[in-house]
Amino acid sequence: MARVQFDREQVIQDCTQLFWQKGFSGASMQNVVQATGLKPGSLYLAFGSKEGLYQAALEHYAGQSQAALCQILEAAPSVGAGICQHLRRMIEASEKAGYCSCFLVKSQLELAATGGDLHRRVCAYLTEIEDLYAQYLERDYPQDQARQYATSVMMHVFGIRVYGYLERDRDTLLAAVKGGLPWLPWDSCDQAAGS
Amino acid sequence: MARVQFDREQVIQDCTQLFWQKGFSGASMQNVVQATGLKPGSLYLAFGSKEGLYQAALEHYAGQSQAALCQILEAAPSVGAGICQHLRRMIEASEKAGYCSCFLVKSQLELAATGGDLHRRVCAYLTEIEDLYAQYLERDYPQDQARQYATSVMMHVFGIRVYGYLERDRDTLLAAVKGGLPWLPWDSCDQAAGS
DNA sequence: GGTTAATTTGAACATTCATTCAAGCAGAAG
DNA sequence: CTTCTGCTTGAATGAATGTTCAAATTAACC
Repeated sequence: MARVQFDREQVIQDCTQLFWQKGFSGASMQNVVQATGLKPGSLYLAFGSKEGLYQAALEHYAGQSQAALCQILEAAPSVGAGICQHLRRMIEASEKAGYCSCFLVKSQLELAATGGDLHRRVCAYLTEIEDLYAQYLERDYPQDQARQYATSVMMHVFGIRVYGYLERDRDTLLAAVKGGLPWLPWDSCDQAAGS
Repeated sequence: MARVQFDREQVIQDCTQLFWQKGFSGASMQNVVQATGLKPGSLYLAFGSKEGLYQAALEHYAGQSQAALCQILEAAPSVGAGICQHLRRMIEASEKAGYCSCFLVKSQLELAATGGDLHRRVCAYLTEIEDLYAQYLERDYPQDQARQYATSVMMHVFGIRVYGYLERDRDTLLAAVKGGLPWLPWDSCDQAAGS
């Protein structure tokens, strides 16, 4: 073997942050080299190409997102309350400096025109998340209703992810989401998560 | 004077389409040269830089969008019915091949991280559109309610603009929007616009 | 018709891009 | 200790990037 292999997980994490912020075209391999501390050769041996690197970042982000969603929905007193809490946190996140929307959403919009493999993966990840919502909602609603609600939730998630850049105060955003998803138990969320 | 000045409007239109599809980083000046048929020198004399060109494209698109919105809202039997019709068309547009979301939304996500002048303009244009919705809604609702509704509409517009890429059938999308904006007169829209 | 001024031209610019590869190096195997 | 193996190194690659500018072109004016 050679010296010491670099920490693959750490490199992917660094790349995720970089691509998330700057996008695929906006981030150069030089940026990647700086962000990871690795030399080009190592990166290309390990990931093959810039696209391979981006792919790894996407996978990392999607896995993390799904895990976080499952965790919050499992821990909540009910699926509905968990969704409320999740949306609430999303809105709060959009107020922080350096807000970066959602990596999957940004990738979706940037890569759709290419019609390449990356875009197909992004669609798949987003669909998985929608399916996750639907599955959880099926605990409390009939299947049709659950799917319908899942679509509604996704639509609002996308809305928050874009609207978040406009720097409105959180109450405006929250009111809009509450109005759009009136079937969610917002009161229970107010109690559980505070305000 | 010189030969014949190129058709500025046409050039901006071509650029809009190009940038809309490929994004700021994704579109090269070489692409612009090909799309417009002009030589680099002419472009730089007329627009100063790639950023200047993008700016012109943004202005063109924003103006067009606002005009189209006003037109549809003025022509509709009521503001609410007009919004229904507009959202309906947006959903239908997302089904067409080569769907490109919304130029302002895409710009918002791509340019936010730069924090530059372009991003500030995009925010301004989006805010103008939201204000437009609010002003029209004030015809039928008290001011607070109107602003609230305008935010909700924007949120759904953003949702459609992202969700549109997932290639769901139009009924799924429409049902989600109807569920999220239940105060809109969807029935009148069904009659007016057909289905 | 000759002069002027505005506009287009397109090759050339330095820089940055994604990517490659021969050389260097550290641990494992004998 | 020597050999082998495979990861790391980082300068170098050619192509593509955004931008410039001197020369060419053309319409308007006297």
